[in-house]
Formats: sequence, structure tokens, C-alpha cells
Amino acid sequence: MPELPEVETIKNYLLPRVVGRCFTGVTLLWPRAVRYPSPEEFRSRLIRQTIKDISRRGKYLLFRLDRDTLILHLRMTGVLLLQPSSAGLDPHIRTVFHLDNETSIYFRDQRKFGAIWLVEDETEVVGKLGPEPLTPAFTPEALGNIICQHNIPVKALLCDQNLIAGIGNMYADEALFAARIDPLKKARELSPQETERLHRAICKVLTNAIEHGGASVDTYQHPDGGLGSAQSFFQVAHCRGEQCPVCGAMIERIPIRGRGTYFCPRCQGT
DNA sequence: CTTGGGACCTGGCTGC
DNA sequence: TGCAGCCAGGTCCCAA
Repeated sequence: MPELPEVETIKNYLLPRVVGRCFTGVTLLWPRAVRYPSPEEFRSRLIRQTIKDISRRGKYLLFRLDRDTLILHLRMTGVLLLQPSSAGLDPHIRTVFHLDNETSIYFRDQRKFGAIWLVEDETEVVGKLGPEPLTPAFTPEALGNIICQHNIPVKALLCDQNLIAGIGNMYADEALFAARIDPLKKARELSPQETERLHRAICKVLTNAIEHGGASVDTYQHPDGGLGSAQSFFQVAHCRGEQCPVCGAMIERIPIRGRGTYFCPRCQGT
């Protein structure tokens, strides 16, 4: 599933290739993906706007245009492909953004959970997100401030986009394993040493994943169709039935807040 | 404040 | 072989 490293990889690929391009048309094959405005207004407003910049905020991809900001969230199965406009449509293409150079951005989304906005004020969509974990402002102290205010399982805290932006199920599990912290431990009960380790683990896990082009578990692909390789470095995430690479114990999977959580009961014991 | 459930979706998997 | 039913998971929303 696309989390921060995957969206960052997509942004890095698209940025030098589509900045300066102008939208000449939009094909909405699943109009319900457009959350704002109406599909009709979305089309008419987007056409003729030029892409000035692309950035990422949490798991959201933001295309800054002349007037508006086009925002995409890939949710679980969303993929963006940059291909010639003559490319064929596979059955899961939901939206085609036609550009003025005979290429198009194809939004493929098997499960139709992805979402699209076109807004003047991007804070309407991303305004409530927590801090970006890979910025200088995200210090161990900043993480500590968030942690000490919540009496919820630390796994749930890491996945809450309004507390920290961009971490999802996979990277939360990886960071907690790297920091040797029980995912069920209440955030407020983490020691300063654990908070420090968790901060370092978050930064390391995300940075490493970006360096490897994100994790191609499930459907994730780069805009050129290539795959990421970060999943081959996973220690626990999606390692069902495997042994802990550190101690050899069996990796367990338990639900926390309804999400499958992989961890090593020995390395991450209380 | 915290938790739990359902809703949104489809394809892959399980079990009969 | 075929089919029903379950499951995954990001986010939002409602209820307890």
C-alpha cells in the first residue's frame, strides 16, 4: 500500500517530467473518486491549468497548478502511471489526466478507494495532518510531545495521520520492530529511551524505503511500471509464518485497532 | 479521550 | 471444478 516512501518515490519520478505541462483533458472512468468539486466542474476547472510543482504531504500527492491544487490519495491500491496517451486502458484505470505532450497520467486503482480533489485552498484537505517525520522539525522531543499526550497503543499512534503524517501499517510495524517496542504498549508509557529509539527507527525505516523506491507489496508500482524493492528489507511486516531475523522466534500477527500487526513477541516483549 | 463497528471496494484465498 | 464467504486495509463517521 502506498505510504510515505511510496508517494515520495512517485513524486520524485513525476516532478522533473511533468512540471510545466498543461492538462488538456480528463477522462473520469470512476467519477466517485472525485471528492471535490463535482465531476463536471472538476473537468472544466482542471483543463488548461499548468503544473507548477509537485509535492507530498503525508500520503497525499499535491500538484500545484496555476490556480488550484490537484490532490490525490492512492489509499490501498492506487498507482500513477506516466505513459503515452496512446497507451491502452487496463480494466483498473479509473482516471486519465491528458497532458499537452502526448503523454497522460493514468490513475489505476483496483479497489476504487483512491480519492481526488481540486481545491483552491489545500489545507481543506491536508490541513489536519500531523508533522512530517522526515523534516528537521520532527525531533525526538517533538515525537515525545505527541507520545506523552496519548494513552493509546503506540502502533495506533504511529498510524494516526493527524498525529504523524505518512506512516501506515507496514512502516509502523517495521519502525516498532527496529526500536524493539511492543506495538500494544501505551504511548504514554514509553520511556525517554524508547521514544528516542522510536524516533531514530521511524527516520531510518522511511529513509531506507525511499532509497529503495518504496515497497512493492500488493499492487504498488512506479510511474514507469517498475517495482520498488523496500519490501525485501522488511523484518516483520507481512512476514507471516516467518521467523524473527534477530532471535528466530515466530513472527506473530495480532489485530490492533482492526489492523493486522506483525511483531516479534520476544524482541518486542514488555 | 478512547474504542469498536460499519461503510467503502475488489481480488485472492480458504473450505466445502 | 465451482462457488460462497472471508479478509485486507486508509479513512471517515457514528455509537458506546
